[in-house]
Amino acid sequence: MHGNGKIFVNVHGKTVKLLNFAKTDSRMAQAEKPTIMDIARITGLSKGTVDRVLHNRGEVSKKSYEAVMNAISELGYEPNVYASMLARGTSHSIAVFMPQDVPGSFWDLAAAGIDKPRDPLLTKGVTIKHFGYDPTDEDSLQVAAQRARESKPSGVVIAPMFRSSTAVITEELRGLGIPYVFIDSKIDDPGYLAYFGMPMYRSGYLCADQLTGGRHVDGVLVVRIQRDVNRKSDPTINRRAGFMDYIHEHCPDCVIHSLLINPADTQGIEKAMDEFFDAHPEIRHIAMFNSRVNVLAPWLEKHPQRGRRVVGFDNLEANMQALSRGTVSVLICQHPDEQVSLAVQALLERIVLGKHPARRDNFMHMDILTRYNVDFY
Amino acid sequence: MHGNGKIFVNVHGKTVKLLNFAKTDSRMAQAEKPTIMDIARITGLSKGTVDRVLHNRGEVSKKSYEAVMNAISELGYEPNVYASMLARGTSHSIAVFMPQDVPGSFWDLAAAGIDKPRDPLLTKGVTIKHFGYDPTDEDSLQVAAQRARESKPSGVVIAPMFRSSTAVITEELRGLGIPYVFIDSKIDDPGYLAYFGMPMYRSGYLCADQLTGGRHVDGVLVVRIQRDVNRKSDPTINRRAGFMDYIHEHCPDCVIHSLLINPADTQGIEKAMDEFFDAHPEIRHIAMFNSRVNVLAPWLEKHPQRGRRVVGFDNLEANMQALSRGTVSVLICQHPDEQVSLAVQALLERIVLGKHPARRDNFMHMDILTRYNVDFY
DNA sequence: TTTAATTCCGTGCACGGTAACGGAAAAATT
DNA sequence: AATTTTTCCGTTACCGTGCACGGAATTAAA
Repeated sequence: MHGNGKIFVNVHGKTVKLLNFAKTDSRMAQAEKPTIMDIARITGLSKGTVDRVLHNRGEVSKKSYEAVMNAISELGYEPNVYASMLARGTSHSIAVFMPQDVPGSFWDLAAAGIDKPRDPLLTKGVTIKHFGYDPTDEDSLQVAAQRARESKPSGVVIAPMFRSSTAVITEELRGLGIPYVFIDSKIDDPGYLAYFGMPMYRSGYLCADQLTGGRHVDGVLVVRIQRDVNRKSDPTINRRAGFMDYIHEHCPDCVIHSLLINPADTQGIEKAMDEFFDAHPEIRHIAMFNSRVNVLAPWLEKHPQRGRRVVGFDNLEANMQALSRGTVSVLICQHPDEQVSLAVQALLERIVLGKHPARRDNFMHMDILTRYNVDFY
Repeated sequence: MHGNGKIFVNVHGKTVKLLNFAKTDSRMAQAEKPTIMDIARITGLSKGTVDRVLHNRGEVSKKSYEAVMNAISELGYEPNVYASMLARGTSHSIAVFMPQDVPGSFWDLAAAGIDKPRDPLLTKGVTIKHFGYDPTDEDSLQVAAQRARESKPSGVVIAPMFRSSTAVITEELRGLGIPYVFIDSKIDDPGYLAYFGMPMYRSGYLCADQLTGGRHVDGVLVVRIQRDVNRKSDPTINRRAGFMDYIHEHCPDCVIHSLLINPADTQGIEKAMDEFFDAHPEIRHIAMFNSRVNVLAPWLEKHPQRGRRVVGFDNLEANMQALSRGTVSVLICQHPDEQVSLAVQALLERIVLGKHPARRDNFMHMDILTRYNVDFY
């Protein structure tokens, strides 16, 4: 058996000669899909009328409307997206409201999703604009919204940090019929198109399981590095709840220590950790619920200890490096960039194809990263 | 602050009124992208000639060719895909050669990727045909190839089980200029467009780490359930190597037991396991390298044991159920369906958009699944 | 030089839908 | 009955490419 176009094969004991592949003929079969003209012919109307029906633009009598609808479902007509895109001129813009942060941060990671759409064809001719706001400043969201208004978006992606301000925006969007998608978290809202996020409670549960390895543990340390400790809306609060519940269920007598650190104060980290471990040298299990586990890395590497386990969240570059070095044992990742690209995808499918997402609430998979599978992430 | 179109915001201490969102105007800006006609005008040629240049169809003088090329790069022209698709009639077919197996099996899982393309617009009007073959019968691949030839594919996806037969096919495809992509594994080949697969050695390494939890272990059991034990091309051989290396490196004195079972013989499983654990009751760590860990589930559930750890591969439905029940501790997954859809995507981008994949060899991420994150998979 | 063969290029229709425009028909008003 | 308004619909000019066809210009053969 060899190449060169002569191929013989043994089929049921007989030697059979096979044909060759033919040069691709892309002008084939054609499948004869019904077009808008077919509908027009059948109903005795013109394609203009059919088009009006298809787009609910009115100016159509009830009789013809129904005739067209019937013909459509009878023939199984579906519009040719390419022709539609071509004729329409293909210019949509999508506004993304997300907190904006320093390079390498969680939200910076999410922003990366803007530039890698899932669907190159859908995204052609669509401009996606990122309107960043300060997650600690409610007014900054409104300022961002203001700038966004000028771009007249056909769809909006929102990572809602502020309940009431977000509600104001979504109400306005609803009024205009502009679809919007929540990512990361969502607020009570009657009209969002879809939501993409992580199951926070479950992620805490998973975190605890990864930290303890399913075995009994005497004590764990939870490090909380966050600016505003008293913020009403700590995004990781459910995660913490899940973590606690797991521990209570699986190791009822495990002591959970908590360490609060202000990120602004770099000295404070060293000091707090020193103090804590002077008092509790036996603790070997450390968890963090936000994406900043990397800031612990320097201290951890200065104070190595056998059998220590550190679990954190999110695939920030700095986190993954700490993981590779073995400083962090496990990272639980939620693909913030994918959340964004899925959100954009959902919007475009809605806007361009008129398709509703299969599920409204979509929970992302939680990836478990260790030093042994981080390379291919 | 409330809805109703009146929005005031505090900016730097001043209260500012914000405008409202405007009704989306999709007929905006238009970006004025250069068209084929612009190129024609500039070069003083006609669009026919420009088109010939764009598609390398010859019948163009060197002078005009270069003129067109220059104009293209000067204007930054890129073709309007929608117009192109519309005019061309959008009919491509892609042939997928994959082993075909019973429902719920690994290859059945992979086949699912055929129906969920990443890119709905790209895939419109493309027919993807699955040509299954028997992974134990080399001739069956050729028979499948024969059937595939008749469909005149524009691109081919191959999961190569047989080195030489695959080489025959790819040589023919190369001669015809039909691009092909390998999935799962690849053979030495000078012309494949891309490869999507799992890093097998590393997956074994990861498996060992998940099994031992990074701790010392006295002994592990490797169960091998496979039909043809002496097959030259055991696809999991590198995985086993990675596993072994990890154990040797991390637990030099760990005893690795191996149990060989014929899958056809259901009785054999019970018996073999009974016999083994009669002789080695202390063993609590079990690993399997192919996707059939679920066949161990009945025995494991009949003989529960505290602290037992079982690690297997691939997200078959049966495996995930065993995971949910806690029978299996960890599954390492490689997304066979994604391999397929990525392969198809790469082909289409090549065929339709003329775009080459960013990387030729693409290793999929290895997902770690436990009972706590399997729900959102 | 005439004729035949190449080489190269322009023209024009098709692809399926969009939406502006204007007009016929029906209904409402005077 | 004449006029205005409204409702409804057909016509038509695109959108940007693909490609077949035929013809002009150039070269080779006679």
